Amino acid sequence: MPTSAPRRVILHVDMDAFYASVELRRHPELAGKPVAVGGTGRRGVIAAASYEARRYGVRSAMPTVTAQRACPGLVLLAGDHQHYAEVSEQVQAIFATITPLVEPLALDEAFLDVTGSRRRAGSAAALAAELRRRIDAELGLACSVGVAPNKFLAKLASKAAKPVSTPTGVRAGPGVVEIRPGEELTFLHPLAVEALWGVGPATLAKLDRLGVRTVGDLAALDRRAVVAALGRAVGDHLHDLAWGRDERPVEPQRVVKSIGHEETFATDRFTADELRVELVRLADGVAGRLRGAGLAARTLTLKVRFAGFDTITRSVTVTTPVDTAHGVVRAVDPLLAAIDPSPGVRLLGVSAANFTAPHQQLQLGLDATPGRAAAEASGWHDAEQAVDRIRARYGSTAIGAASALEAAPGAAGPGSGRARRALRVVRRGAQQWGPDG
DNA sequence: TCACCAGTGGAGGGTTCG
DNA sequence: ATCACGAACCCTCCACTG
Repeated sequence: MPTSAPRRVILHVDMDAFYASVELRRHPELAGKPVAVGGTGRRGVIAAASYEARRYGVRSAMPTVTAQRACPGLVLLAGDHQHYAEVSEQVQAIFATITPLVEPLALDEAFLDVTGSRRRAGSAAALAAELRRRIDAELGLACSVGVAPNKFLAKLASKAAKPVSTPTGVRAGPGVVEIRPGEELTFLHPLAVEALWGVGPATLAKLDRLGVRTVGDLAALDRRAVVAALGRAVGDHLHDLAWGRDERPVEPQRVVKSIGHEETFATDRFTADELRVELVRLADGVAGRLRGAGLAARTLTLKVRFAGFDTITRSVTVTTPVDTAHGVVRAVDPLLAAIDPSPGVRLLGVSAANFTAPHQQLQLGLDATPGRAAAEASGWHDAEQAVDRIRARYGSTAIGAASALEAAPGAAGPGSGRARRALRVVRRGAQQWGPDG
């Protein structure tokens, strides 16, 4: 017998100016000053701005130089991701006392499915208010909470709950906003269509051509017209959202699908040799994270942004999954070699995807000489794992074996003299501290 | 033999979000 | 003049398979 699912109650909790608030908490002398966290270099951008800084128009993703021009007294901090992650875990711990159904979206926000966990506090809005009170009392941080029957409406509600910063001052928000069943469309349809989660500049331009300005305009369109303009997946999805429909569940354990590093250089690079040095460094970082996660990747992607801001990606899929810097570099090196860096390269990135389960690693010897390829890969894996242990013990700068090994083109399998010497060094390290280091 | 079709996986580009 | 970084997802084209 079919039973209808209970009406869900979803919270979206969004910390207010999270990084900036955490900095203000540990630097009380900055209270009342405009504070921003972000890249301090010439090409940096703002990651978070205090409400005081927002009065001057400082916003996240704004180039740092622009922010400093808009707000001459801006206190700019480099940021301490490690610390923010720790504070984030403390926030998550409070969430966990309410429900196990927590889906973090970022360090500073999460969805909570509280459908089955409202008994203590009574109403969902009361639960949300209690949550805010606890985060303030226990951690000294402010947040805004949206309550709604689904994720996307809860996110809109938390936005409506936020403080508002204007040139004349900061006005406190309601803190908690609830969209009750039956009120969805009253709340939704007057909003500008770009309020919808998934409408960015490109989609907005397409909708504008259809004469769509508000969410209500979009809802009034025939679904087929929306799909024709935006494509199947996006069109259907946005038309559903415009009617307040969003059945996506709160997913506590989302699986990682890609791991990558990219970097914008302080000054552009113009030669393949310069880029290769950066490539090895980025690959080393990616491979270290792969091993840390117990993953190996089959698809490797190289990303290049030229001085003119054109961006290209080139990818390869290899038969033997890789989790070493050597393996990553070997895969993407030909892609890099095919690119002409002479116009100037401002950004280089490497990412890994198409993961295989850990137990499948190193068994897929499908190359021409399977045994040898697997053995080689295994050698690099052991060597770099030993590097991981050295770094875990002495810090990430303690050893740069991967870069040193890979610096020359065409180098240096585990069989080469140079690699053998390096391997001896790291293997000694591994034996000394045992396999669990 | 040809045309068509559905499904899959890879490659490359693009969009959006925080 | 200036425009990060990391990740997810989408679209289109293409080759291959049956």
